[in-house]
Amino acid sequence: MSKDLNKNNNSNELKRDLGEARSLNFLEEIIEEDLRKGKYKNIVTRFPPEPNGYLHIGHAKSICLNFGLAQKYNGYTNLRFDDTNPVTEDVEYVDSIKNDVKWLGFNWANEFYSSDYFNELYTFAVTLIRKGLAYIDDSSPEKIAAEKGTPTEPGIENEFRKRSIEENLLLFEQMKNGKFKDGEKVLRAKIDMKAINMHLRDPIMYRIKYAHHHRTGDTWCIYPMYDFAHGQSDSIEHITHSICTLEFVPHRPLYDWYIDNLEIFPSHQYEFARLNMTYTVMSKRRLLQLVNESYVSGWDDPRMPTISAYRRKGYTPSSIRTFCEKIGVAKRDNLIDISLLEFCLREELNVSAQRVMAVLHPIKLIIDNYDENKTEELVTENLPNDTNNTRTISFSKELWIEKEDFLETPVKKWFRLAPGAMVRLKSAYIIRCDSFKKDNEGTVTEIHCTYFPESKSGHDTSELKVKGTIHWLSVQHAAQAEVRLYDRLFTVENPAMEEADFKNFINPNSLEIIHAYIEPVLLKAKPDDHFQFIRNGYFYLDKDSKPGALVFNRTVTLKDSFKQ
RNA sequence: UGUCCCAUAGUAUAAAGGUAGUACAACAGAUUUUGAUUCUGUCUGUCGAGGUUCGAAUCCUCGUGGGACAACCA
Repeated sequence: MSKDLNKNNNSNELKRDLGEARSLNFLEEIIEEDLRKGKYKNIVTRFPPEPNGYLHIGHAKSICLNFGLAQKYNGYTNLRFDDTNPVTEDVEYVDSIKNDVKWLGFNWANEFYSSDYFNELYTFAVTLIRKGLAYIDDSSPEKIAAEKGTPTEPGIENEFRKRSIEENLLLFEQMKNGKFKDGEKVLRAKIDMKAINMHLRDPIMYRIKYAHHHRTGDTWCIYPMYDFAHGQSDSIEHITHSICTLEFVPHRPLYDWYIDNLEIFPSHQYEFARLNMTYTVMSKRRLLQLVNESYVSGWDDPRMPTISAYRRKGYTPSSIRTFCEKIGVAKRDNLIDISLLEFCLREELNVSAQRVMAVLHPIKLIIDNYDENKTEELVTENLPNDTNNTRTISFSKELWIEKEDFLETPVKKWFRLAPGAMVRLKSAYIIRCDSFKKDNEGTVTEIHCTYFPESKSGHDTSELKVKGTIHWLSVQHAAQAEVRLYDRLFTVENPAMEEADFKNFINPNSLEIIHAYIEPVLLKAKPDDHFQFIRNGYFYLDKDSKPGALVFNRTVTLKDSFKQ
C-alpha cells in the first residue's frame, strides 16, 4: 500500500511539474501551435499606438505582451504609430510613447508609421476598385449612417454602389488630387449591406480631410480609416500575430476580408481583454478630461495611471513588468486590484531602497536629562540587517518625532509614546515620556522625556524591553524638503462603471503637500534614487526639485497592519 | 429582442475528460530596534438545468449573467 502511495506521489509530482512548465496563456498556445505546425519560422508582433495621447498602464500590458511574446519565441516586435487621423495626432505624443516603451525596457526592431504606407494603401484601394470591390459614395454622413441599418435591421444599398469601375477610378484619383471638399465623398468597400456584422456593411476605406499630418505634411488630403490601414500595415510588415484588445473582435472579419481580397501576406488578429484597475480610470477620454479640467496637474501627475506618472512617482520599470506578468492574459473582462501593482513595487524596493528617517508631521520632543550642548553621531543601517552598509546620524537634546507617534490617552495595544510609556528611538536610546505641554487650544506642542544612557543602540545593557520603535530627527541637524503624499485618485473601485459621472468620485484628499524634516543625507539624493522613509513609505525625488528646494513624492506607503 | 465574445475563491489566473492549484487581498499567530520585512497557519471557488462518459471546470444543448457591435475615431 505504501508502495502504491509513493508511486502515486511521484507520478503526481511529475505531472504537476510538467503541467506547470507548460502552463501557457491562450496566445502562447496559439503561437506554439503555429510554430509546431511550421506555419511560421519566426513570429513578428507589433505595438501599434495612435500618437494622440500618453501611454498608460493598460498599454504596458499590451507592450509586455507583444514584446514578451516575441522575446520568448525568438521573434521581434515593431513599434508602429497608427497615424491615420492627422487631426488628433502630434509628434509630442510620438516622443513620449517612444520614451515610455524604452523606459519599460523594450527595444523595437523597427520604428514604423502607418503613414509610411500611404502610397501602398492608395494602391491597395485602387486594386479593390479595379476588382469591383470598392466604390465612391457621394452621400452625407447622415445618409450613410441611416442606410447602414441597425444591429437588428439590415442596411440598404444606395445608387452610388452601382457606379462603374472606370468612374470610381477617376473619382478616387480626383479625391486624392483635391478636387472635392472635406466630407464630400468617401471610398467604401463593396461587401454586404445586409451583413449581420455591421462592420461588413460597406465600411468606409478613405475619407477626405484637408489636415496637416505630423509626418506627411500636406501631401495627402485623403486618409485611410483604421480598418483599411491596420491589417494591411500588419501585412506589409509580415506581422504574424497581431494582438489587440477585445473591442476589435467584430472587426476581425473585415481585417481578413481586406487581406484576402488584396491577396497579401496573411497576418492574423487575436484579441485579449484590456486591463482595468481599481480606483482609477483607463480610457483615454476620461484621462484627457482629468487633465483638461485640471483635476490633475498633467499627464504625468503621479495620481494618473500613465506610464510617465508612475515613472515620476517612483515606480520601477521592472515592477510594472512583473505586474503585467502576474496579471496574466485572457479574454474575460477584469478589474485588477491595484494592491497587486503595489505589492510588485514594494517587493522590489524592500530589498533595494536605502532607509532614511524623515519626519512628515513633526512635534518637538525634548530629552530633559540630555546635555544641551552635546551631539552624538550614531551608527544606523542603510538596509535592514546589513551591518556593513551604514551611515551616521546626529543625535541631540531636541528632536522631531511624528505627531502620530504620541497619544495623550493611548488606545489599547498602543506601542508608541504616551505619558509614562517607553519606546526606543530607532538606532538611539530608549526613552520614557514624563510630561507634555499644550497650547491654548489644547494641542500638544512639546513632549518631555528621560533617556536611558545604558540602552544605547548596539550597546544596550539596560535590559529594558519596549514594544515600539519610532523614528526621529535632531532639530538642530535636520534638513527640510517639500513632500507630496499621494493617495488614490478615486473613492470607488470602478469609477467608470458608476451611474453618475466618474468625476463625482474623485478623492478630494488625493494629494497632501507638506514641508517635512529630512535627514541631511537626503540633500545628496540623485534623481534615480529610491528611498524608504522609515515607517512612512517609499519616496522618490520629483522633477520639480531644485538645489536647496527638494521635492519628494511618496511612491507608495508601507503596508500597515496596525488598526487603531 | 439580432450577432459575436466571455463565465473557476473577494480579485486575477492555472488545471489540454482523471488531485480544483498559484498569486494578491483578508484574517490569526510567531519573529522583529520599521505595527515594515520574514515565517506559519486560516478563510473562501468551477453561474444554473439537462445530456454524453466509468469519470466533466473541461465536450454538447438550453437557460442565466456580464461585455462588445449601428464614428468620414483608433
